[in-house]
Amino acid sequence: MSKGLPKRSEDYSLWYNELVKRADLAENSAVRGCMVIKPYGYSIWEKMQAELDRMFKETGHTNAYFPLFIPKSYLSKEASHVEGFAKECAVVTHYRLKNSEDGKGVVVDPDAKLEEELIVRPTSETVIWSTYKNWIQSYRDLPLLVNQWANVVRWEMRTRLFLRTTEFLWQEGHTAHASKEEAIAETVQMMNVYAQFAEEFMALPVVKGVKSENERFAGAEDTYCIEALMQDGKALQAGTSHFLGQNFAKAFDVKFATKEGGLDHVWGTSWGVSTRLMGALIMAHSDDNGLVLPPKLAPIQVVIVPIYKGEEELQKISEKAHDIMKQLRRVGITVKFDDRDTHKPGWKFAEYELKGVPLRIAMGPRDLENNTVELARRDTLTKSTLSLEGISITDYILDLLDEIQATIYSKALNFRTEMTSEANSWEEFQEILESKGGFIAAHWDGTTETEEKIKELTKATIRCIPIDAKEEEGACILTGKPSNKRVLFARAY
RNA sequence: CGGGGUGUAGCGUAGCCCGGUAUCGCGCCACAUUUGGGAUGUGGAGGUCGUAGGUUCGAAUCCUGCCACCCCGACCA
Repeated sequence: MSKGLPKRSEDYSLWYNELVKRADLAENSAVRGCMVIKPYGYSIWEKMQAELDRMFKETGHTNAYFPLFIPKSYLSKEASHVEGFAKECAVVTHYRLKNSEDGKGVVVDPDAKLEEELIVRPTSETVIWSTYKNWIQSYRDLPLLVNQWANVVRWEMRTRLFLRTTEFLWQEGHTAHASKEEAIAETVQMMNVYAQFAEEFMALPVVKGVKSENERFAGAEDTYCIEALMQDGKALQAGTSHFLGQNFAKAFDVKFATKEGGLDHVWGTSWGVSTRLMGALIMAHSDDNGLVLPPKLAPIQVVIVPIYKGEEELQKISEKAHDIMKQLRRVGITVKFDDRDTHKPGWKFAEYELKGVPLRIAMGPRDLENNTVELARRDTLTKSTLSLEGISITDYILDLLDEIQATIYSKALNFRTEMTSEANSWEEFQEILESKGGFIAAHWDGTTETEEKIKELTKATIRCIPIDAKEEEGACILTGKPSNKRVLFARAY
């Protein structure tokens, strides 16, 4: 293994790919486009899941599980939904294999053809709404607030670890409501939950917004989203929340008796975040030394590395390390004491930097003598000596972890602020896109034609119409037609 | 799915043009000396050369199919 990681400045995507592999997050599998999420990477995902799951439950949702397979006919019930997903569905046509004639392997048994072919879910709206039809009769059954943690398959042309894989893990919330207003409120609420999660836990500042018609989910009336900016100046959609109107209710005939005695179709929402968040986390904070993880999602928050000569010294250091470890664990900090004698301290330092452990404590004979430890922060790569004389190490480290979390966030926020520009002419727009990248707030005439033309000319797309966009008279950067607010453009993942 | 590139030990590679049984580094194993930023020495193990076929006395090397990965496009969370 060569030591250094590729530099971000030299080859950003190579840096990303190498980092994912070297930090033991994931690797490619035998199946094209599918990845193996390795234990260390999966631990981070589990932390994300745990927090999101808690937030979903706090907002009244419960988990359920719907099947992986969907009858092919279901997909076509909602017109724009088919159009959006048909091109990337894996299809199950047979249910049995048999030994091949030449005895060398197995072949699909032609006699085992399915009457109706099944698709592997690219998303679950169709199965779920066909089920909801049976669950909902009256306004008393509403709202129905369900989430599921699942894997889905979308047969993508080009894949990248975490950012776009053929199979990915996600959560999909599917809710049904008695009124349009309530459904919209739910959609907005979940966007806010995602934004809060991104900012508080991933230390990732996001822009909340609404998608243009062009970028909207297949089958939705409106798609709300959170958009983040990566270090190479490209945007990444980190989560989406859809107001489905009555589209799926109509497609699957889900009606309810209203309080007033009428019969009406229910109003739906769906919302999801996926293992793509892992990609966002990596690309937003990490550096040329490796991963930088915010303490709130780090599988190991603190690592203790002993520095010693001989068994006796290790004994003494271990004793103290175990004592510190016990104290830290008592207040909920995840600590690892790496007393392996198979690697030298310097090797371990580099290793934990690669893996993004937020805080490293080194303890050697000098520290024992002086009652100190050496602290090294991953986010700033700074080292300091901490005297343990008369302080509470748990308080100190809890505070420090909070500070690291805050520092990582503000660094990302500063970067985004710097990388967000306004463009007031077509020339300026192109110039910023080429020289700097990042988000560009610009006026747009609101038409799909203009949006597509801009995409064709510059590869930049409308990431969102920010929720907090100010009313402001202006002229579309491409057509010069009137516009009343700026939208956010960027080249995106 | 189109265009380009790559595939040789766990990882990174040389060899391929010009065919003769595979080079080097890291890692791994053993022992010794080491341990406050990826230790050093000595000895050792490890290879269906992506895969299937073809040409040839002989293929990592030439030809064909397939698979995977990377880059650039079209598509997308």
